[in-house]
Amino acid sequence: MSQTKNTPQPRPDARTFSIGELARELDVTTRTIRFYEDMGLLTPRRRGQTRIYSPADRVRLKLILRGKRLGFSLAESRELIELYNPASDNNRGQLQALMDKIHEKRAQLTQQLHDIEVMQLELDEAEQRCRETMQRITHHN
Amino acid sequence: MSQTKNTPQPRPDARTFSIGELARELDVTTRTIRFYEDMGLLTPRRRGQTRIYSPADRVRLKLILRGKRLGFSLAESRELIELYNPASDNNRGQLQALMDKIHEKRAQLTQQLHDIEVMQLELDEAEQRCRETMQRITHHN
DNA sequence: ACAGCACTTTACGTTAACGTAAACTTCCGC
DNA sequence: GCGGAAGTTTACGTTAACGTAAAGTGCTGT
Repeated sequence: MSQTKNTPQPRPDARTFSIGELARELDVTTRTIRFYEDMGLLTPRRRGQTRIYSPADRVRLKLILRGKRLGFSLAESRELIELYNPASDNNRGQLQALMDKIHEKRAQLTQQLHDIEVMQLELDEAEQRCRETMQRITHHN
Repeated sequence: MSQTKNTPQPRPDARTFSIGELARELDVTTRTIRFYEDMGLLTPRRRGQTRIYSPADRVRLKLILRGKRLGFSLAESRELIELYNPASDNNRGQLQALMDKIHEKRAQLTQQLHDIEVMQLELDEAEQRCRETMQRITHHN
């Protein structure tokens, strides 16, 4: 048996993170991470007072930050996380509500996708005009 | 001459909008539009006290709202608008600064594009799991 | 034993982006 | 000439998402 020995890492996912580590890696302040916890978006384990973050906690934090990059509020990011963790409420209407939210979010993403494409085209034009102006300046007739 | 007569619309772009019209069409409040003006993002003509919006003003407003949908701050939207209206400052370093901002914005958009794609995949997975659960419930063995 | 560093809680401060209310003016139809 | 709708200014209020400061805890190297 290759992995049955008493290795320092019984399971490959046993790794944990301090709040400072996560803050540096993901480029946020510790204040921000604690704030997200206050808002109920994170619930790390504790060793005494100190927070211990699991890889899953780290993933949740990354989800929040990705939402932030897309302009989502924390409430919206919370919804997205709940979509990912179906909370095991196997009720019927709940599932339909889930589906509705999924489609709603998808519609929003589609809109953003379109907005981005248009904006990219406009940036292309702006860059083009910019280049032309530089040309006209460098070797002005 | 076909268009030299004193028609009600001398030029095809002579149309104007009231603040209320724009608010209804673009689904914002008049307060919001006035706020954007206070922030220097809009400068409509005036007839007396009353604001008169040109088609160009309307475009600017739509640009702001699109930026908002992408999570941009008003300051960022202002920058984007300035990129589109090069302000005719034909200086050299200014042009390079413009190019830099363009590339910066493009990088940001690229990041958002990537975020959206990943998030769409996750929504697909979530929907799939949701469907399966509904299956298991409707005709439970 | 003690400095130093990372962590903790508590609490008040700040900024952006509006909302909301009050108190006008202007125009339009009747 | 008057009520209502749509416009205006001024000003204070609100919410989200943290920033910042104060004061304390806990380990770690020397």
